[in-house]
Amino acid sequence: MEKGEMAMKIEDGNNGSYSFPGYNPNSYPFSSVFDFSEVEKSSLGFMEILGMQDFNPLLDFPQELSSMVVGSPAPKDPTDQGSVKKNCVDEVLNYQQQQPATPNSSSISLASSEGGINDEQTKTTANQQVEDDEQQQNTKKHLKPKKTNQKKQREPRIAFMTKSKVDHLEDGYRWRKYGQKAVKNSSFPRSYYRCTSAPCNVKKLIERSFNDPSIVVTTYEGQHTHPSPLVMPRRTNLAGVSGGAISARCATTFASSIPRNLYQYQHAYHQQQPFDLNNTNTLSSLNFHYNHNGSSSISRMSNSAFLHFNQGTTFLSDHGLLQDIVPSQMLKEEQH
DNA sequence: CGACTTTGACCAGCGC
DNA sequence: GCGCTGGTCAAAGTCG
Repeated sequence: MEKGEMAMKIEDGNNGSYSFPGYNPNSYPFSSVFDFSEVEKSSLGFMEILGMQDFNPLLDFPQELSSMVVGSPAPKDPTDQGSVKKNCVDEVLNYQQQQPATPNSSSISLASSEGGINDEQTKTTANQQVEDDEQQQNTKKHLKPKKTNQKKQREPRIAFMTKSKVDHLEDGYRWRKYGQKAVKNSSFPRSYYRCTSAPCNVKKLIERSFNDPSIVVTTYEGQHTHPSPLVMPRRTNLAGVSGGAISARCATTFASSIPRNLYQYQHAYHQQQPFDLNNTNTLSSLNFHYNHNGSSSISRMSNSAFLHFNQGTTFLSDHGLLQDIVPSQMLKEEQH
């Protein structure tokens, strides 16, 4: 496992998803996981290091680079950046609409991914009465009936693989663990977290790689509907995490905010020179993978979009974002 | 005492 | 229909 690398995955909300190519607990293929062990030693959180303070994932996602994350195919005409843009956006939209990719699809609503939830919330009074009765009857079972005729629709998911000693990485949001399950073919359990903010429906799953326990796979589902409280963990077992680990928000925002932070970085370190998102040199510096096979993955993923930062890419050598993230010592080791 | 974790049980979806 | 698995619930326990 190389240091200074990060892997990421995007999944749609309807079992159609975008996995890490070939991800499988039994055959872990990645040599690309961001190593946060150094970051964790820092007093700064990952978001602070990245300069992501108030970034709304997905919504703020630059269209040009959203395609990079999702893995849009190359345009027929490389000079037609407009079509590139459209294709890329369309693909993102298709994912979020949880529909089969159609080249010309263009409408989207983030709320659409919550349709199932809304439907569930708009039960008829009669149904509610029935359910209340059932609840009373099932007092001992203490479980709410969740029957719906509609297939449960899921929020889009984004997964990250991070090399970290701690499972739950601090990201500025507050999470409450609500479950833990043993994972098949893995000796490590999967933990389920939910954002503690009342109206916020964001969840995240945390599990460790079967082959490399040092790698934490964090999957985010949904979008925060509130600003980051930026609170420190109360518990001592999270204190180590707060020592600068990344996490939830990191991962939540990282996928969609990489381009933005590239932009910010360029501004900060390159004398405010505009960062040309269409600059092919810059784009080519990202080793991008798009796997339509998705033979194996987390949570029944069929397709995959995978953003992969490699060491030694022009991205890094050009003092890109990763250099800002990866400790200089690590980079020195790279050069040797 | 509030916030959070742990844990076993339950439910729903899926494949066979 | 059955069994497996992922996901969720909520009581009990823990911690500051």
